[in-house]
Amino acid sequence: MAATPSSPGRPDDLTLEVVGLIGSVVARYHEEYEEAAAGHDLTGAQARLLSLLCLEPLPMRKLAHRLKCEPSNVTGIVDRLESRGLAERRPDPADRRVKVAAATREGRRVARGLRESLRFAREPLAALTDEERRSLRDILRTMLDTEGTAAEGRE
Amino acid sequence: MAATPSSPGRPDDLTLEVVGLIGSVVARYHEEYEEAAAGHDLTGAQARLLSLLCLEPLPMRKLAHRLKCEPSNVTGIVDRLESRGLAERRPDPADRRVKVAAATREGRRVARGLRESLRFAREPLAALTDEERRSLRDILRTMLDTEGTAAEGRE
DNA sequence: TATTGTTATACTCTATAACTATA
DNA sequence: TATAGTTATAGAGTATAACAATA
Repeated sequence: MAATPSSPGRPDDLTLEVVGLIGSVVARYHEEYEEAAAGHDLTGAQARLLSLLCLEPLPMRKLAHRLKCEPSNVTGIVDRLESRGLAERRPDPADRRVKVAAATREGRRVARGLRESLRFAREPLAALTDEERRSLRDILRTMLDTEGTAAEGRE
Repeated sequence: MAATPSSPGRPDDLTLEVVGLIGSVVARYHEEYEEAAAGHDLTGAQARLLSLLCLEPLPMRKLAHRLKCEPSNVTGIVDRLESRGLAERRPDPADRRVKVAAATREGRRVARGLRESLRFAREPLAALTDEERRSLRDILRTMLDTEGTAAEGRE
């Protein structure tokens, strides 16, 4: 535990500075992600969905849950990816109500290109020593260990 | 300098893990920001713009530059804030073409509430020791010191 | 009846291009 | 003529509600 850490009410200067820095990192990360997506003629939402499908095919419903949006939105995003031949809908033999979205070969190719053009969050790490990277890893793990993870339980 | 750090081509496992953790932090940060904004009946864009205005009044043009979007978009966002009495447009005595957007008293009140409800990026830091926070600060500074900052020069 | 995916609708954000009023 | 802000337009993401097919 910290000596005199940021109490919930009145964060100290160091904490405030770190909060600001995290905000900057988040902003940079997002800019670069959108930029990389645009470089492959994808919107951010399309890029995120396609990246998910490259890990595993998913029913529309689960896709919505993963993207934390309404199922009705997924219809349009998959439509646009499908019209470009990057994704496809497959029937689920077990339940004929379900449609499973999957990345096509071309979709996986585009997603790979996208992944490789995401240099931020990786390139700046090259400026760190191995020890710093390990330190950062441990700190980030601690940060992410705060509540909030509970909601992720249901899948 | 690192001993055998992530070369541009083939990042090591540690780097990949840290990249993933950063992605998670970014996702959490964004979710909580949007959620906090929605809690005050603001969209993310409105919340970001209003927060900027609370630091200082800004001409529409500069606002667009800060938000990294086209000036035509700012018109609508400020319109919506203005219709709720959270922001206002003031003439610039020096240049009658310019309209300076500013937060109203109510706007600053809402922004303060928003800021205080943004517990993430601050609350998880409470789990860190002072030394860890200093360490994190230095690492984040190093990360943000990577190129890319050049584009920020023009203001 | 409940669930899956879709459609219809409405709002916001986004970029582009054309317009206006200044400079 | 160049610039600041706006309008008009179109595409995309988002949530809500209603719907068809299936369970």
